[in-house]
Amino acid sequence: MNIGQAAKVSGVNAKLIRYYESIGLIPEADRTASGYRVYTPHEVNILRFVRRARTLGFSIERIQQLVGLWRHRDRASAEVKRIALDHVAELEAKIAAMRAMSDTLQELADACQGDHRPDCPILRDLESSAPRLAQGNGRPRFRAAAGADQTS
Amino acid sequence: MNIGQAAKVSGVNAKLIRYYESIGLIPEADRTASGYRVYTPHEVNILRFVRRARTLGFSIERIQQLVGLWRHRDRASAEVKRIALDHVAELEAKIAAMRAMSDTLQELADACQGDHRPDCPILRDLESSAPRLAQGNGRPRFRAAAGADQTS
DNA sequence: GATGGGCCTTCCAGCCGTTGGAAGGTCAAG
DNA sequence: CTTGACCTTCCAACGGCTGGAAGGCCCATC
Repeated sequence: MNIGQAAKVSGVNAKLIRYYESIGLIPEADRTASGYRVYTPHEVNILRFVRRARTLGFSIERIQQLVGLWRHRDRASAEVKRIALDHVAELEAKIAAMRAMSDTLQELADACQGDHRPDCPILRDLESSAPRLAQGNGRPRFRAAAGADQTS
Repeated sequence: MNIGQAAKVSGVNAKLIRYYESIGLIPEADRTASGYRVYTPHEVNILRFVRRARTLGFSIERIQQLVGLWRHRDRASAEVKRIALDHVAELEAKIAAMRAMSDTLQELADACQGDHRPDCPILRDLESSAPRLAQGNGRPRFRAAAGADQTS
């Protein structure tokens, strides 16, 4: 099975497979005499594992840990659970930050006429140099992304 | 006012100010004879505007549009509102995707004993090549982010 | 006037997880 | 033998920064 086939059945792009190999997320594939990568069903399973984990938003680093635990039959499920819950916590933090952004913006948009006239609460909020309600440094209602990362 | 001062009062890192200038988000600052950038209160206001917009999660590209509208006194608030609501829609899409991830993982973690034993529903889910039912209640689980983007 | 420290300048590289493209080798069918 | 679909490697870009190196400027103090 060459990389194109493996990509098709695993759902992981051939380019991405090569990338995953290059960063050491998956082991180096065997090669044919002419240098083509060769994949076994077992390796395809690893690819599927990685894909599913990415779908759940795990970082590459955490997936590496998960793959490691997966391979060892005598792992403790507590370790897996901890990684999962760490990830859940990160997701929740990002969700909360984005929720705050979205709500603030929705409020501002609700207050905006959205017509041909220039007056706009959204721009007024953005240009405000001093902290006002729902914003900035002083005594915030919901602080959009207080101390948190951007959406990335 | 040099870049360090402008950074302090605007809340935008000096490095970031230079970066914003380099990508054309803010106009090129005037220079002293010796090449130092010089900032006026007006330019500081632009920086604050940008900072607030980033806090609300707007992309640089959209901030460029917003700054443009902000500068033109005869803009239509409808345009600003549209940009804001487009952004809200993106935020909501990302939130929904992450909500699905988080819920799925939380369910799996709930079903995981988290002890010294190796058995782990989380790993079972990850290794499953085909979508399966949620552990425990036999109802279909939320496929995390089906068809949706990653969190990026 | 020399020295020191803190500011400023530019440029280059890296983070994350991909994705795209160029330039070339390989393989199987017609 | 040619075509075209695959494969290979390497390099660059996306967004939005952040860090560091190497060097210039400015001001205060000795």
